[in-house]
Amino acid sequence: MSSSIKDVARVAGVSVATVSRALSGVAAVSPKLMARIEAAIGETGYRPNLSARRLRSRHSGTIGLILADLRNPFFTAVSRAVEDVAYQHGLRVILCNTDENPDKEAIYLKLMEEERVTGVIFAPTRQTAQTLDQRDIGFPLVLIDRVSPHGKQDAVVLDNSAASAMLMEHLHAQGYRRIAGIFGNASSSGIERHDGFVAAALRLGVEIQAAFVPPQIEAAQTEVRHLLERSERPQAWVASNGLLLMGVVRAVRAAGLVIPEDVAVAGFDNESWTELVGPGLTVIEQPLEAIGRTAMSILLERLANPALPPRKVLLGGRCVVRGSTAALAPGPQVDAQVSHADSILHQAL
Amino acid sequence: MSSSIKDVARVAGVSVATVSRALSGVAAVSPKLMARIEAAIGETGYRPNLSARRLRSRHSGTIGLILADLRNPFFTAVSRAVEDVAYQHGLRVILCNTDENPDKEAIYLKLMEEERVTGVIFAPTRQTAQTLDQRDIGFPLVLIDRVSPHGKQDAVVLDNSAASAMLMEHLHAQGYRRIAGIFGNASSSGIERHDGFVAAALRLGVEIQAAFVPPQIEAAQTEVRHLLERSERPQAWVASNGLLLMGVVRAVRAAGLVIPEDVAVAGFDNESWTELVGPGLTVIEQPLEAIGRTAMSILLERLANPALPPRKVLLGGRCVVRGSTAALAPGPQVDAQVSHADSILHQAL
DNA sequence: TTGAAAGCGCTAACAA
DNA sequence: TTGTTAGCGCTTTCAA
Repeated sequence: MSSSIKDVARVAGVSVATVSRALSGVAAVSPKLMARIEAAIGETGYRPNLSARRLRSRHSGTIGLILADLRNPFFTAVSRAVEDVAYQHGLRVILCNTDENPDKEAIYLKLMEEERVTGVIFAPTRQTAQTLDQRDIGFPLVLIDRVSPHGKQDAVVLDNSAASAMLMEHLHAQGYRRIAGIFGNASSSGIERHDGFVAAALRLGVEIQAAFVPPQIEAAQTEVRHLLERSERPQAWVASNGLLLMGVVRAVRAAGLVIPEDVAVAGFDNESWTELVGPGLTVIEQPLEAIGRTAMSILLERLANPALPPRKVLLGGRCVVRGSTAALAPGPQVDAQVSHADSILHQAL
Repeated sequence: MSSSIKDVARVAGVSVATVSRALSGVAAVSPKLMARIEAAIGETGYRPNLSARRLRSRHSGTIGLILADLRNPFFTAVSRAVEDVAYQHGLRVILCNTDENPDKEAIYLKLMEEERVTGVIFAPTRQTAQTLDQRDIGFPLVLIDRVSPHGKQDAVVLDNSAASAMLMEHLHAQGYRRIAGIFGNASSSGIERHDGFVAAALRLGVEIQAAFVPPQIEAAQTEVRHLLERSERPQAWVASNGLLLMGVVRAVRAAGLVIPEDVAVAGFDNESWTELVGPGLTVIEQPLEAIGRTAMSILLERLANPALPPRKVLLGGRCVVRGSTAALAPGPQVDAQVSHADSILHQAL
């Protein structure tokens, strides 16, 4: 049985109110009593009971962070930034992993209400995002990586259409004119990246092919394999996130194709492994840290001022060019040395 | 202001006790009242207050999961398994990320006491693990991936020395006789893997070189670069986890060496990217799912029976052989096709 | 600066 | 089967 504030009070010979004050520092306590209380805490091994504290004080000091897939480095990076900022503001974080599963999302959203969290940062599936605008939720909510259809929720996302355009322009400049894209079907990001891809292709006169798949390596791999079997081989593949990118690489390799000689490959998310595959993969790098920190800022501002209109913040990515998108023959072949080095295209916004 | 059980009781025209019973299902409630209560819950938008429930019922229904680094796929995989089992038993999980930082470990351990968690699964740094045996902790604790010096805590880990031996035997069989190893210095696993590496080398008459580094890509990369500059080049490198393995690959590539022609590479953790790098990397695959599930089982058994003596469970890994450890000349060169396929050596325990 | 006392929302005796 | 009541551990008036 763990000891309570009562035990501390008894041992220190003071009232529980004084102990409470000593602990919270909200009101002055005389040095003499302070010392006795500290001694008593040591003696009893007292630990405050957070449930009691939260119940009585009516604020949880906790925010919820509901993410789609912790195996995705994007979300781990964001969670680190969020936890950092939260910690600096004396807030706890409850971290939840939905596996892109709307049922789990519903469960966690309900849990957040029951925990009486102060606010939530959430990367919803498209399905749940749909419902968010017309639902009334018991806490301030900031979306991350994904948006709701009518933009009625605060949100922080990559500037997806600009990023897609960057990628398409780069491929076009390298001489590619027949490009296939594979996009995640679970999130608004996948859609936005697809739309930017299509728009840029139209503008540049590039012939495209696009497929939507669940956000899993295997799904991308299978889809790419099928497309490679069925149709004329595209000159380049684009994948809308790190998971799909890995699936593309696997399928391309399994088909015995060499990157970039047989086919170019590019995608989203500058994960560590992308530089190690073949001549390195050309990718869009997202400002992970900034996304997390911005989401927390928006949430804190919303808490301070609930009347604020909803805000959608777009953060620019950058295009990290590597050997996987070397210039297409008959242009000059990029030599191994140069193609290995990372050259950076900054987004022209 | 959210509504309480009192509001529901008032609207339904029953006592709070009846509402409580209806919610918990612990005692029978007449269908008529049940219906009225359900209607009242809908009408009021009632959500139970978990803080109040935990305070009163004196059990949190929550376990803590304190992990060293969520960027490491090992820990994400384990967390998924743990959450799975926990959920099946109606337990919530608080997930905490220590960044291999003893200060954060102390903070989270304290937090677990304040949350009055039912139990904790913990992957401690070596530094914290040292203190665990002589500390008395307010909850049942199961260690994972890392052990305490005197084995006074329940623990679930890979059979590290057997795994190291497998790796060394494989390299030896492929003809390698001068091998360098790089090991994480933060955890007991790094130590155990080092010790197994050294023991096997001695037994097999292999010349070795070993270094300990912090568990970061950059640390491994730097260390390998220095070793490559300073001394006679080893024929093979071994890395004690996925992070260090990536650092080794980076450094080897930066030195202009080709795997496996110039140097063989092998390591721990069968992460998705390892099959995509060059001819694929030979790795020890840990039974991630089993580690997580076993940890939860041990914890549940400990909760059911606190008097049980501490148990240390070793789970066997398997060696996934890929092209990065092709047989050393003058033996026959493994051709590309064969070296790509994953052949599996099952651990002979 | 300190203490007494009320009560946060809930569960669990106990009584009816 | 239902209601009454006490109280989990804490914070926060209010008075002294």
